[in-house]
Amino acid sequence: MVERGVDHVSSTELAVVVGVNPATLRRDLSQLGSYGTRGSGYEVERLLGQVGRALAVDRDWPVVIVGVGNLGRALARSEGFGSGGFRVAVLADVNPAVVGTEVGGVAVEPLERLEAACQREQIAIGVITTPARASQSVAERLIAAGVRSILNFAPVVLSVPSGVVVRQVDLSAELQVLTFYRSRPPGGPPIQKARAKAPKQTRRSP
Amino acid sequence: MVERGVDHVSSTELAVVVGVNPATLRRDLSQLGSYGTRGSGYEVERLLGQVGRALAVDRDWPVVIVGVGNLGRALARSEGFGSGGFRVAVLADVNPAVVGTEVGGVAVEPLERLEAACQREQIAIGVITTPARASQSVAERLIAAGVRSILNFAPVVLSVPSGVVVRQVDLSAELQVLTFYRSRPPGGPPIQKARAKAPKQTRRSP
DNA sequence: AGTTGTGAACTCGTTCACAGCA
DNA sequence: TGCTGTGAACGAGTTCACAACT
Repeated sequence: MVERGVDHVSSTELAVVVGVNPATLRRDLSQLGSYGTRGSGYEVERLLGQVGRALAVDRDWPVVIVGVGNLGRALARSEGFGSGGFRVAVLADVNPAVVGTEVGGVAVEPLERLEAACQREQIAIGVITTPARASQSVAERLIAAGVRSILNFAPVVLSVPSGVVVRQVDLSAELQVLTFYRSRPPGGPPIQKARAKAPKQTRRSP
Repeated sequence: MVERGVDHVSSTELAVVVGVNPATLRRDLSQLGSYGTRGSGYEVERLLGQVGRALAVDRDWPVVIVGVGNLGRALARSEGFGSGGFRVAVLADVNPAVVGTEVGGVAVEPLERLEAACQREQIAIGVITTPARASQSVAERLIAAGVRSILNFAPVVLSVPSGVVVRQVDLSAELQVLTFYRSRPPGGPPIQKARAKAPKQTRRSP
């Protein structure tokens, strides 16, 4: 909207875009401290700044990507970095063939130097794009190096100490959500119960 | 658990693994039609089958991946396919350099043949891994070709007709969730209100 | 007139707690 | 005895509806 030169927007317009109820949207934004103007709505640029601050996007967040395969490479070059202070500061991989090569202007470190590199660059966020079998051990090493936030693309539930936040991005889980919706149209019948049940007794006080 | 030879599991054990309350887990599973045994818990293998059926993972789900860059390639070869009847049936790209090459045993089609290929393979799910600017048009073409479920990796909110389910996977959104948690420790203070407020007037009828 | 911010009502998912069954 | 399935209590988040303000 900033790009399009829009300077005010109402809760209703925003709500349509994100697909929620206007009241919900207003209540959520009011948590940021009431930045709308009655009668004309929210000033787009100011709102953007406020939301950015709430998400702490105005800081610099150096990120390490462990695992420079296709996925790691895709993320390192992705449009997602750049927006919001995220910055690929360290890349690491076991494979000697990729160690030393550059991806998006960052040289790939050998896995042995993972901890050192993370500490040097004050890494706050670790992204794991290794094969599944390596992910738990990588997570442990990241945590040992002081990383407290992990984004894991390997299809493995990481076990981590409390205080460490993990987000899981799992292709097959996403696909399953799609097939789940597809196979159960909204308003369709509930899943078949296994046992025959006696017709529901109404048990309401008269 | 099946692999480890575990044959029964209680709601409490499962709840610990997934990090929810045992009662919640039982209620959720009971939607599948009561497959636990009182006294001994759920039979692992049977439960797996039931959950699989509920998620419609026992069917074959041919998938198209549009955009065979690093990300598309990573997904095509990913461990996520194979588990649950997902199968990469079509790959498509605009880039003549990749058209005709094989990724994971599937030849890349030119984008012009997208619709034809989707119809030929009875595609149910489309995965969009193109650059952001291409994603809306790809989505429209997929929908025209009969695809009703879309998994979009481009950082763009797709607008689609009702009846089409879209899931968005967005790196920068995931990172922002991490920084949000990081900058607001649980139990920490709420976000600062902007304006000084008069002490709250109680306005309650006496 | 138009739109926010928010008490109050409401909704729906979560959790308790226990009867019922293996 | 152990654990499920579920009615009932609970509570967090959603929505209504309107006073307050521009």
